[in-house]
Amino acid sequence: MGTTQLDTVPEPKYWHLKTVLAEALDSEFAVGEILPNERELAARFGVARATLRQALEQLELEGRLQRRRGVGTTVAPPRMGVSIGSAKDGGHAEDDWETAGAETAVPPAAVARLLGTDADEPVHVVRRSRVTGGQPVAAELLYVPTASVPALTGPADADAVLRELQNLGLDGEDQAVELGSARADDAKQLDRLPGAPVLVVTTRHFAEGRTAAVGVATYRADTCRLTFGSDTVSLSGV
Amino acid sequence: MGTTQLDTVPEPKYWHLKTVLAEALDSEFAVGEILPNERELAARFGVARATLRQALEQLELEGRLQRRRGVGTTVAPPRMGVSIGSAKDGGHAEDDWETAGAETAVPPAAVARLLGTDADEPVHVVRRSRVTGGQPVAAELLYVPTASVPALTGPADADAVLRELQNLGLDGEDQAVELGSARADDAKQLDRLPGAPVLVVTTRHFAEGRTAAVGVATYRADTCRLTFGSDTVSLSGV
DNA sequence: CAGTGGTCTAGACCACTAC
DNA sequence: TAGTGGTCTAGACCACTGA
Repeated sequence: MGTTQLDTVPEPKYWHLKTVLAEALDSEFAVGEILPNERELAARFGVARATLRQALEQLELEGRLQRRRGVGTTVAPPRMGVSIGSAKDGGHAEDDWETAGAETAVPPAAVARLLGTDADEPVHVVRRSRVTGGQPVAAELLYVPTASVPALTGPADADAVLRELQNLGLDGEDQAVELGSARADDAKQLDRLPGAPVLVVTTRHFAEGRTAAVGVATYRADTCRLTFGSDTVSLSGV
Repeated sequence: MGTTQLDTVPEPKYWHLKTVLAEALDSEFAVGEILPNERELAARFGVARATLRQALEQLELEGRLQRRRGVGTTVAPPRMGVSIGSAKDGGHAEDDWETAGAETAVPPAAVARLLGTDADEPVHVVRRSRVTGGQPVAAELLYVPTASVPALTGPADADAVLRELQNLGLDGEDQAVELGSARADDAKQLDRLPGAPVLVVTTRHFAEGRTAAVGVATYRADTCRLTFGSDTVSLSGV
């Protein structure tokens, strides 16, 4: 009897819950709609709140939900595509970066290594913020060694650093993407709690064969899909 | 009284814990070393196990730790850089992809949309697995519409599909990266539990101005740093 | 088999938002 | 101030690994 019974390894409750919720989101809820609160959902499914939260966390990680303390859990719109591989062919229509200040500071060790500067050597640090569709999607720190912009002596404002960098004639760039969690300052810029999952994009800007600057941009992982290559417009509507 | 008291928002315990642990990892542990078990660590820090786990989860997400059921928690090596922007200039030395089978199936709706096929139209699906440094880093599903490889009638084996695709003369490609969680089948290929965080790379392969194939590759987010652009060798040693 | 991390419970209190 | 999600506790049991 029943050798066919797969007896499938007992699927964790939260995993099954997630599947059920995901289907409900597809069929019964509209984007932006508010879900019942966690205590009620947990009761309705007959699980502890912590278990329900485990399912919600995964759905939020996948960009299906958005949770805000004091407000509630809402159905998230599809992720927006943000272009990363900066226009290597032709100018991009508009850059939605906003510079948010500059200072002179010692970069993290990993950045210093990429720049080829000494571990304790201060560099220009420009903080920028990227806004797309009215929402903050990324916070970036651009590290520029003083050697790259010799015209600037001492502390300089953000615009001056960026201008000098452009004058340098950047040859190309190099990028890496990895998963991280938002530091407190980035989290505030992104309107998220500290520790929120982010996609960290590290860009090396080259000029004359050397690394002229390094940018470390943290993108909201819940709301963004990073696009590389040809100018990919958002696919949501197609 | 005491308006000056900033009264700094009480930092969550798990957040503080994470910081403390991260520093300990840097100074007191070697890569591969096994940490004390969760119950002991929790006791040592005077917190509940769930709180300790919250800190460990974040550190694992950041690629600092690796946890294996039945074994323990170990200090993870630095993430390995895996090249994504496939050699558009010149052949890449070696492709560490291994094909793992093929079938004919109806793709997910999102993929069908990219391919421009009907929602219920079956296509060739090639499953590949990428191994780097002896470890599985990615599981990919390559979707190839039958229209792209007219020479193949009916079900075909993986190699035949890939060969025909090459003969097509691919023009270029287009990529997007987003955060996801591993499905059960991918998880098994990646030697992780279902739900593990992954970086999903969606590649559109072009031929003659059309989308000839779409690849959906899931990379282990804990162990991988995806690199784009120039052939970036692993930076770990530099 | 003992020991590990993974899941789950049933509570409690806190920080935040919006009315 | 009422209601939300975020944090935290102190337990319990399960699934898996390796000796």
